[in-house]
Amino acid sequence: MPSFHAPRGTRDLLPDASSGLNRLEGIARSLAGRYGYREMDIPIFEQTAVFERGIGEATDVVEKELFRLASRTEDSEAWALRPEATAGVVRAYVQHGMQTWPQPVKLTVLGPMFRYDRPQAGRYRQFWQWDAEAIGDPGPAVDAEIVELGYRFYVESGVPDVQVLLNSIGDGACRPAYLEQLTAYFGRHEAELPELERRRLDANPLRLLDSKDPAMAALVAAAPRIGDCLCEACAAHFAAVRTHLDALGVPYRLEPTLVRGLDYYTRTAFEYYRHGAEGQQQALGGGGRYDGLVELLGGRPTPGIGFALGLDRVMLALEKSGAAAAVEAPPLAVVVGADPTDTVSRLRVASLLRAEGLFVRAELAQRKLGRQLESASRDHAHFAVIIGDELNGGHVQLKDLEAGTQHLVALDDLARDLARAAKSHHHG
RNA sequence: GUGGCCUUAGCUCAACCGGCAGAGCAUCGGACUGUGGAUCCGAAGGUUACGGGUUCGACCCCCGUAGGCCACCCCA
Repeated sequence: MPSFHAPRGTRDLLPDASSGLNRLEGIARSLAGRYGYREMDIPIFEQTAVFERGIGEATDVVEKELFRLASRTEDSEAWALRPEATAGVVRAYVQHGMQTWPQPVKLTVLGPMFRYDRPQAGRYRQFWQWDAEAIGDPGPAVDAEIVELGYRFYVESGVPDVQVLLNSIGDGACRPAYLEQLTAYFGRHEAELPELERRRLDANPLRLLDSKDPAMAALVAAAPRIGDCLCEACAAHFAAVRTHLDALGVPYRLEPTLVRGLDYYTRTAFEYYRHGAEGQQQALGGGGRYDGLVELLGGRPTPGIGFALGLDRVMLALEKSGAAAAVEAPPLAVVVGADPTDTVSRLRVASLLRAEGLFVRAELAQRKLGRQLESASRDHAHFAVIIGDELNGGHVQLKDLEAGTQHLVALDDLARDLARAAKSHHHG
């Protein structure tokens, strides 16, 4: 017999973890509702070209992390599992003519994403994201609104010490000139660059800015900054984003070296960062403006901005900060029986109560009454419904497991009495 | 994708120098046949991740594979 296991980089969310994820999704849905983002669902896979075009052929996400699906026939189109939601949402925006809806169109998606990366704590091949997109508004007020939305998510989920990192990476008008300047600068210092950085110089010079190599610190500090090179429009946009964030009271830190890994970003770039927790995956979420993406995917020129928040990393951060896990509510009552073999009566009575909307567990093990009550106690059930000979007269014993008291109740009154007791339990 | 550390029961971990694979928790049962969270007693649970090699003998040493973790790359 082979021993089977979940595929590398995936994991089973057992009930406790699953309910933790559920709770986070509930907070996300609640926030999305309050901020006017409507939930939608998109396929878990797309034509590979959607990602290649949208995210960028040269990005790591597409180049080495894309989960490509084997083609079923020679001429079928190539598909890949989604590594993020933005490209798919924008594809849907274009496909369904959402430019005719009142702008901006504010959308949100919750679900699993896939990247073929080498796994580590907080980095999985299947992971969950909350994604929000506002398409059709050039900002900057909507930029601030969406940054605040993400920030509120961490506040409401209870993740401590989350920092907002903020930067502007310019647009088509000013970034090319800056890149030239940056490349020239590092080119002049090529002899001082570590091997890895020298190779990145051609591919993506922006990446050198957030290098973790200590040998780069001095060079990076003296490098030209995008903030000093923004064109007038981008500088004004960035200033206005900050004014709005200040007014909202969202704490943020300007991070001139913050660049993002996907090609489609313009102007506003931001990241939510777990401060203090050493090592591991400190980036909890990130996002930015993508004013060219809709056009790239075949739509009319349309601005947009969005974020993706990693729910697995939030769960990890909550564990580490010692946040109490949500405790599953115990059953209101457990139905037990004096006759170990009579599971029919227990199931029937439980069914009756469940039909009235009550959370009731039927003890179906064929063991003696003492054992059944023990099991009910360990469940932290409030009541035990004890079935015995009284059932012939249409009665059962209703036992309060906390008080230790019990009395005879007519089967017809049982649901009503239990429901009433449940209410008083909840209020006090 | 690169480098390093790790893997013993469901969980947390023992096992001397290479010499009979063990405990706590959890599970199930008994003490207790119509009355419960305690206690005591007992049972079950293992191809020591998997596959090779060295050896009289391997949880222990060597090689490979898988999985986890850490640092990179990168990102959520």
